[in-house]
Amino acid sequence: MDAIDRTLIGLLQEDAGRTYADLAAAVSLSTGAVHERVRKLRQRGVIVRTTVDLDAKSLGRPVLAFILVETEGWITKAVHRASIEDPRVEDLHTVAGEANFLMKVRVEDPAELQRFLRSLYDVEGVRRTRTLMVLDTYVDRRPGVLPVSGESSPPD
Amino acid sequence: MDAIDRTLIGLLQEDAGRTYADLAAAVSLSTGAVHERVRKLRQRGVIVRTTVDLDAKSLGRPVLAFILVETEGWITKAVHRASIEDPRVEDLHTVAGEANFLMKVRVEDPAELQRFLRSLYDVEGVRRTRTLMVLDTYVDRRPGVLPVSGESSPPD
DNA sequence: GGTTCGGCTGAACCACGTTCAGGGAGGCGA
DNA sequence: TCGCCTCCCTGAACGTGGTTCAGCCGAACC
Repeated sequence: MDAIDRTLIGLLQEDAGRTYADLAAAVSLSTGAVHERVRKLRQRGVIVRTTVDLDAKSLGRPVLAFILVETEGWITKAVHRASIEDPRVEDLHTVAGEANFLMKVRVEDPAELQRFLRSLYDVEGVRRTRTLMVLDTYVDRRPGVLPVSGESSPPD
Repeated sequence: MDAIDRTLIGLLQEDAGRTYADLAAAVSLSTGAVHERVRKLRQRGVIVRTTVDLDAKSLGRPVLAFILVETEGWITKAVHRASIEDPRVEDLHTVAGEANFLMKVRVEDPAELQRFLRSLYDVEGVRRTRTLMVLDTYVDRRPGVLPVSGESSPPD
């Protein structure tokens, strides 16, 4: 994981459709070398997969909310089972702090959020929920590379 | 956006490296037709970009936390400016509920989280923060397609 | 029945991914 | 110092797959 790998990762995260020739030019290597580097990044699990980002509004789910769930007892599996198959649930974590679980859900409208919350209370052990409705989103991205301070330019 | 488009979107989100031939076979169309459909999904903004998912641990940021920020006054721009350039901040929203902002940050270790929180208080107007440390993550994904109930099979 | 429009097929072309033999630099032990 | 080994690179060759397009079909509308 040197500076070149980080540059490649950054470029691919911006646009995974870039050609190896483009990447190669950007880091001043041959296509073969870049191909090998990217292959290894995948193999090592640094690059998990290549995917497409979808627009939640276009998919008909413009309402975003975070739900803090407080439970009685350790009911991880039940909550997990209730969420894993549901694409409306984008995040589900156990947390230390003011709640047991934190989830991020995206739904069609407030009425659907209500139905969702109702269904949460059907899970045995769920005692209380607190919901934070998102008003506006300024940043919503995924793990990215840190900017490199001392980037090296190729010698002429 | 018919059932075929949704199937294509789902397949591409799973693996954007799929060939058009694969996609075509999956929905029983020609490669040309699939190519055109995907092109339109991009053009309409349903597919925002194609990218790579990175592994936060491999990138050296295994600690995940959500921070509720309470402020005095409407300081959206200041918080925004402080976060937009920082890849450690993965989510930043204004919310209605128990706080003004909700952010999701990924850092190297607890000490770095402390430094991050400290820097938050340097933003004029920030009065209080509450942090939820993530213990374990069960779901962490992006907006996805809802499963289609009445999927149509091609006639023989 | 005629016209238009959107979407599909199938094939052709060529860009790009993928592989590999060869070479050079750096580290290590004798 | 020399030889060896390893790692990573280059550059080119090959074939897969992306991309385009003319032609066709069915639905909708007049």
